[in-house]
Parts: sequence; C-alpha cells; structure tokens
Amino acid sequence: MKEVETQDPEEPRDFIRDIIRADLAQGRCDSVVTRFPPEPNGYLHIGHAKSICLNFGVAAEFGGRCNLRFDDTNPVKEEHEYIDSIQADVRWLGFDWGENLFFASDNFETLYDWACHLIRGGHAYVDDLSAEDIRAHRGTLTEPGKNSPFRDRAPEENLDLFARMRAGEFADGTRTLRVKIDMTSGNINLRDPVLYRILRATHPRSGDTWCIYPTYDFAHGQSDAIEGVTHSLCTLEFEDHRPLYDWLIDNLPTPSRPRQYEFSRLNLTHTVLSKRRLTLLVQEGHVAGWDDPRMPTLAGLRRRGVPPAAIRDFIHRIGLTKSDNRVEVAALEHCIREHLNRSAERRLAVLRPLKVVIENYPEGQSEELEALNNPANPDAGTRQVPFGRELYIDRADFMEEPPKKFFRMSPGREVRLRYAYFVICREVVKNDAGEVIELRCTYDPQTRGGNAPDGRKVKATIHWVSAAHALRAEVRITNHLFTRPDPGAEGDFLQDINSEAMSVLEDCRLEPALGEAPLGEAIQFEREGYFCLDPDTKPGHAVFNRTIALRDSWAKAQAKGGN
RNA sequence: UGGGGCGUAGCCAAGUGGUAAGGCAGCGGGUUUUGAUCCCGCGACCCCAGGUUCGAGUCCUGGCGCCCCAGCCA
Repeated sequence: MKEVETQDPEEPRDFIRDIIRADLAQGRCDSVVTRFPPEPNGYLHIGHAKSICLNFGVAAEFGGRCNLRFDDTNPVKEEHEYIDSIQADVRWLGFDWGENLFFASDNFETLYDWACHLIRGGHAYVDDLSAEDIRAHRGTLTEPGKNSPFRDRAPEENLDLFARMRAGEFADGTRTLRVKIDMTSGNINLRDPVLYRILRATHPRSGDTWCIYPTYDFAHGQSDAIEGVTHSLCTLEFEDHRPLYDWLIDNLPTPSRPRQYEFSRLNLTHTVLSKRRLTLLVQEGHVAGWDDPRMPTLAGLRRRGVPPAAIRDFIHRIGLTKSDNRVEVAALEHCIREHLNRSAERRLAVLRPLKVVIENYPEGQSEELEALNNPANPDAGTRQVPFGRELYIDRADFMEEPPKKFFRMSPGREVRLRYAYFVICREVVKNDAGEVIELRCTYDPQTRGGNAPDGRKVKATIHWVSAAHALRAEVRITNHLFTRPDPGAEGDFLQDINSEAMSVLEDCRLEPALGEAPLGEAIQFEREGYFCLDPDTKPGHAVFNRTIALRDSWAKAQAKGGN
C-alpha cells in the first residue's frame, strides 16, 4: 500500500489537549495514559475512529501510552469474533497498543473485593427487589426515588448474601448489589445504581467462572484506575455518570485517580453510526455483513478500498468539541479522493462497453502504447497498453444526437482516445430494436500518443480498452446506504435505506494490467473513480468495488439542467 | 416543572474583552491528453433581549432552542 502521509504538521488543538497540557504543566500528572475501551459486541465503525485517533493520538503526542481495553462485562452480548475484529481494525487504522492489551474481565476478582469493601463500609447493599420494582422505586425525571426496603441491611448480611450471589445460590435477576448514594438525587445515576447483577451466561474469556457480573459503572472507572489511566476520554452521554465515576474512585482503594472527560460523538449524514442499528442491518440481512462496502464500519471502509490515512485525516479535520454534530459525508469523501488522487495508480476500464471498430486500422494488427501510471506522481512510472482495431468505449461517452455541451464522441466529431489516437465516428450500427450496438470509426495515424502534428485540438479525451486484450470483470457500484442525510428522522430508519446503494455492472472490460491488481488497494479507473479488487474475486471472475467516484461536474450539470 | 450538556456561514470548526481563522459544500473563472486534479475569486447582523465596558462572539442577567439521563446495556 503506497500511502501518502498528509498528517498536518501542526499538532491538533482542542479542549481535551488543552486540559492535558494544563495537567502536565501544573503537575496534576507526570505522564499521560489513555485507553480505547470498546465493548466486544459489534464491529468498529468510523465513529469509533474518532475515539481511537483521539486516545492513541493524544498518547503519542504527549509521550504516553494508550491501552486497548475490552469492556467485556456483559457476556450475553459479547463474542470472541468481535474481540478479534476490533484488534484487526484498530491495527488497520494505524495504531499499536504494544503490550497494553487489557480486559475488564481480568479485573473481576479485584472488582469483587472492592464491592465487599463498599459493603463493609456500609456503602453497598444486596437488594432483593426485582427489576420492575427497582424501576418503580427509582422515581422519574421530576420525582425523587424511594429507598429500597432492603437498603439498610447490615454489612454482615450483605456480605453473606453477596457471597451467595457469587456462589450461584440465586436465580438470574433475583438480586443485585447496589451502591448506597442518594435516591433523591436529581442525577438518576446516583439513585443507588446497580453494581452487580446475576447473569448465567458463558463469558468469551472467563467462561462460566462467574454468574455475577459488574455493570459498566462498576467496571469502567475501576479498570481505568487499575491500568493507571490518567485521562479517561469518553462521549457526552457519559457526562451524567461522571459524579458516580468520581464517587466510586473516592470510596475505593484504587491505585490511581483517573479523570473522565467527555467529547461529542461523530454523526455522519447518509448513514447510521449506532451499534444497535448497524447490528440490525447485519442481522436482518439488509447488508451482506459487517464488512459490506456500504457499511460505515472500518471493515466495510477497508473492503471498499478507503485508505486508513484518509480516515485519520478526516477525523483530524472535523475537530473535537462538545457540540452535537452531523458531519456531511462529503467531507469524508473529499479526504478519500484527496489521498487516492495522490496514491492510486491509474488504469483504463470500460464499465458499460460499446464496441468501436477502427475501419482504417489494419485487421489483425495491434500495438502497445505508453501510459502514465499516475500523472500526479511521476515516480509511479509508465506501462504499456495494447491497442487494436476493435475497442470498447463507455456507452456514456457516445451520443448520436449530442446536446450543445456534450463534447464526447458523436457522429462526425473528432475526439481523443486517451494515450492513443484521435478518432472520428463515421457510422452508427443499431440492432433491430434501434439500440446502438457498434460504432464504426476512423483514426488518424499521425496522432499516435494523443497529439496532432498540425496542432489541432479536440474537446474531449475518452478512455477505451482493446477488445482483443480486454479482461472481463464485475464491478460493484456503491452509493450512500441511506437516501436521507438523517436516516430515521421521520419514522423507521430502515425505510430510508437506499435501494440503489449497490448496483452491479456484470460485463466490464479492463486493460490487461488490471489482471495484477492487488486485493483491497484502490486504483483509479480513469474518468470513472477509484476501485479495488474485492475478496469475492474467484479465478476467472474478477470483482471490483467502487471506492468512490471521481467528482463529475458534467453529471452535476446534467442533473441540474434535467430538473 | 429534576439533573447534565450544547448553541459562531448549508455542514464541521478556530476564537479565552481589541474589532470574526481554516476545511467541506456551493457559485464564478483559469490551466488541463481524466468534464478529474491543480490554481484564482466569492460568503457571518457570532440563538435572542437587556446590561457592564472606550470596546463584547468572548463578561453579567434574563429568555429561547436543541441534545442526553428514568437498562440488572455500554
């Protein structure tokens, strides 16, 4: 992968980094430790990229470290497949956690001890209330909650009960361990939140060792403290949890004192970035899988051919704040094009073939023409492209009765075949249905390479492929997964799925050099866009995905005029 | 009507009392063997209303709007 590094030389500036700089300057910490804490219950998406780039980026900038920690506290939703995919995706994005791989589940024993510590201090109690009763006692947003009748059990009884919860004496859901804070707090997270629940489910890592599992609130901050995390960066919805986060750290014998800071999560137009919705798309078969090229997952973007550097650049450009936002996908697409324009090699490929016969080109003859691999990068060198009497051009590059501003091929008009010759369409061949099936053209041998000795100009250069040498391929055209910029804003988001998000062109013709296209690396098909070989490719059946189209002001003008 | 946040251009986003950066999108124009790229140009009564100040996007007061929280999810 020939990636172009475009990291802005200037360091990112944002409120989080300002806080860290101040903490360092004022001695509140002497090094920086962050962590990226995914729950292994789904694949990573571009929203996670924001957190990954932040956590790993900050650690690198300040000479600290960033841990990869799995918050694996809910075995009913978590799977090993996700533990593996998440690691692969973080690496692909370009980050390395070295030896610092952790699991919240590795702390289960410590967490159990700390729960007992709270019980002994009279700060936690085993509650026999059912889930419904707990909800009923919790109150509402405007009314305070009521204390559980079990709230004042003696520490000894609580200790005994908690041990028996662990020992499996009670059925799932029949008891919880709760921390005793304040049932009247305006912050609902402080109304005696649950620390432990009974859950008989096989954990991906600890198996059946436990039948009680700590909740997020009792595992996350504690794991941070155990790992020595200094800055625990998370998204805005956890802001309300910070008082609880701090309360627990204050009341537990933790080895360190992490601080939580919140930033706003990324939202993108024309897609969804909630794990719930993405999981639904996969499970209900609306897409082919987590790595479907239409998906905003890192796996999907990778399969589409999006370079990781483009994603990093995108994240860098959108900034980091606490404001709710929905970034236009166009911003991402711009980053992808910008990186690919410099890094991707160019090839000729005809997506919707229309046969062209050069009548004055000798039958049975062929020749090789030199073509630039990347006009944006001379170091990419050149290649030979075969030319012959019979060619294919794209149907969109010919119009029998062209409108005023159409400059491509039409009867009697001279155009350039890229890197080859000037040609003029002399005759249009149609089938019985009146459809154009072939063009009879003549070429000017004097224009070999694409320039006329007499200096005459043409208004268009089109791409082509020699029929005799062409490779066949299937090309998948990917578009936005949703028609609306804000899927689900009015009704069910599934109703907003773009039925044309994936269309397949079965009979494309490629220049021979494309036979050596590497898997997953985007290549520019000139005048069309960037494409990459898909893993669905089989011997004799190449499949390409379109990473992204080139900008097309002609199509845009057409669309505008057509309205 | 409880608690926590957020409001600067169509979309992101700088700005930390001294007279509104930058990017994306859009619109013009130039170059061009990709209608691409590249280059040039064009956009703000800073949510509103008062107040403090020589001076307010920045400070104060009062409104308004939007987001999050009532999982034994994270």
